[in-house]
Amino acid sequence: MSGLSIGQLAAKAEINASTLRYYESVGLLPPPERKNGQRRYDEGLLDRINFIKVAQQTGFNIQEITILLEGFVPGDSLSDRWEQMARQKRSELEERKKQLNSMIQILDSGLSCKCLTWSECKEKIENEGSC
Amino acid sequence: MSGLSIGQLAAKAEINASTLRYYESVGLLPPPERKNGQRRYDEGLLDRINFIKVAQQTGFNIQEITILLEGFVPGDSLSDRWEQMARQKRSELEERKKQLNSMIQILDSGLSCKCLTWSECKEKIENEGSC
DNA sequence: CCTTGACTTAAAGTTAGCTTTAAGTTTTAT
DNA sequence: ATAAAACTTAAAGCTAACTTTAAGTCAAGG
Repeated sequence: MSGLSIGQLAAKAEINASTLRYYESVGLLPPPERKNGQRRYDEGLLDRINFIKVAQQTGFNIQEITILLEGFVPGDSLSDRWEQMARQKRSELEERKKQLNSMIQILDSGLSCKCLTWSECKEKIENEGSC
Repeated sequence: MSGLSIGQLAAKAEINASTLRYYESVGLLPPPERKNGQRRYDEGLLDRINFIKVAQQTGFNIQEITILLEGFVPGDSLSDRWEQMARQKRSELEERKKQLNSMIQILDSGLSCKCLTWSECKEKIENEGSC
């Protein structure tokens, strides 16, 4: 047997088979070969699927991920919309990273500082490194 | 006039007035005083609202934010569920931070490396610091 | 041969987190 | 005094990203 069935790929990727069909329908995944009408996948797709997961977790929506993935088409140079999206997204992600750091410190401190407000806590963290 | 109307607070917080009502309905915001049936808010609430925004951006859902906010009730010590949530969330946020860093590097590199897969790119970044 | 389980499509249903609508009351500005 | 703007509630509507359902086809084991 050459290639994985949709169920087998889904199991390996730890997602629902119907999610795979959905991704195909919205263009996130290329239409695979068929054998007797049934989809056959190459195991290499796991990599793409995992990338999709990370992209989602870092704040890309499905439309943005389809653009992002254009960057992995061998031989193609990056499209204008790829570069534009990348520039915009980069600053969003930097902002999110800052927020993440503040939030981690707040969780770490267990609010031992007894600050009454978020801004008080945040400022202390920024000036004194912890709270 | 003492206190802000819902519209005024909404404007300052740059969110929809109906979002404020919604937050109240799900317990994210305390029921404010009323004047002739209309809500009157203290400007200090802005701080809480901004914290809610950051919490959302860093991956807390509304239920989790309500727990998180228990930490800002003056006089109360942290509840068990606060500490449990904090522990669990902390590791989630650390993971997200790593993903964020990889993703930022990928955007930065503009895929100049011409990696064909996400894992190839990620590995290169981890070993060589860039791609 | 027949049953069982995995596959197929198209369409409807689900959840979170709002947002809009409808129908009515209050406040504010002229 | 009155018209427009802002408020009230309850309920319906919206969007993204799936997930489930219905009705049917295909393939492997006993």
